Amino acid sequence: MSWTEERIATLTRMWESGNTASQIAEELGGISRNAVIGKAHRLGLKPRPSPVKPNEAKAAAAPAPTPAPTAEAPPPAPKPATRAPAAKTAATPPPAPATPPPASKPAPTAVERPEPEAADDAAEPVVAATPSAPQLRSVGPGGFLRQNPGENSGPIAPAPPRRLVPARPSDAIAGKTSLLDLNDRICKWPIGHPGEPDFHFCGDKVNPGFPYCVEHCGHAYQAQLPRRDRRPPPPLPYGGPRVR
DNA sequence: CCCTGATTCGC
DNA sequence: GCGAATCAGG
Repeated sequence: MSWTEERIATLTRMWESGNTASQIAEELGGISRNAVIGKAHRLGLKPRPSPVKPNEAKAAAAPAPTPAPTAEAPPPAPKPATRAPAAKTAATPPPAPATPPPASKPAPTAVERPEPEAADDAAEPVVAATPSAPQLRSVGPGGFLRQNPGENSGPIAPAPPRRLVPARPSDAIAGKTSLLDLNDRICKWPIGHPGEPDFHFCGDKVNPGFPYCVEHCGHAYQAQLPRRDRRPPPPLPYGGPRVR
């Protein structure tokens, strides 16, 4: 396999989109994860969150592990230089994707505790003043601002107190299962989206032991496909693959 | 163990 | 330039 323009483009796009080297290698096919990483580095598109830290404690305290240097510095242990013959990877014919339409619905967030506790607190939302001191910082490839050495983002300002307002069922959900109607026996599968006037819940009798009815259990619980059979769900930004 | 990216180095 | 082997952290 050679790095054609198109394969490099795919590599670059997927790499910058956050795909892992394994995923990219799998997508390109007939190539290893190492090849992807190697190529990515040669292309100069390194900056990825690496699980391995470059050990920052070395620059500051270098002399610590260094004993008094003897007149004759013993050379570091040489490398074995013995390389086992590369075992030819079993030929992997391109597996048929066989990816049916992505009919998977995201599991709805469990909505519990329908407590319309309308605390009448008059607490004003206290917004923590964030003094923004101008600082020099470099800009990363993704446009993010790098932290300066030793800099800490500081504590995240606590969420301002929210005033709880009793849900006022709109006319659109008259007769429908609203948040207030939820209990252990009825299906909590959301119909529509929160914020929409007709947002409500399924309300059927639950599949015993589950928060949803039998039908919606079928949506909520699906067999996890092996990693290699999954398609990367996030649609690629950066223009993505040509859809035309 | 699995995963990840980084690096090395023979080719 | 390429990528397997190896390393090292999570």
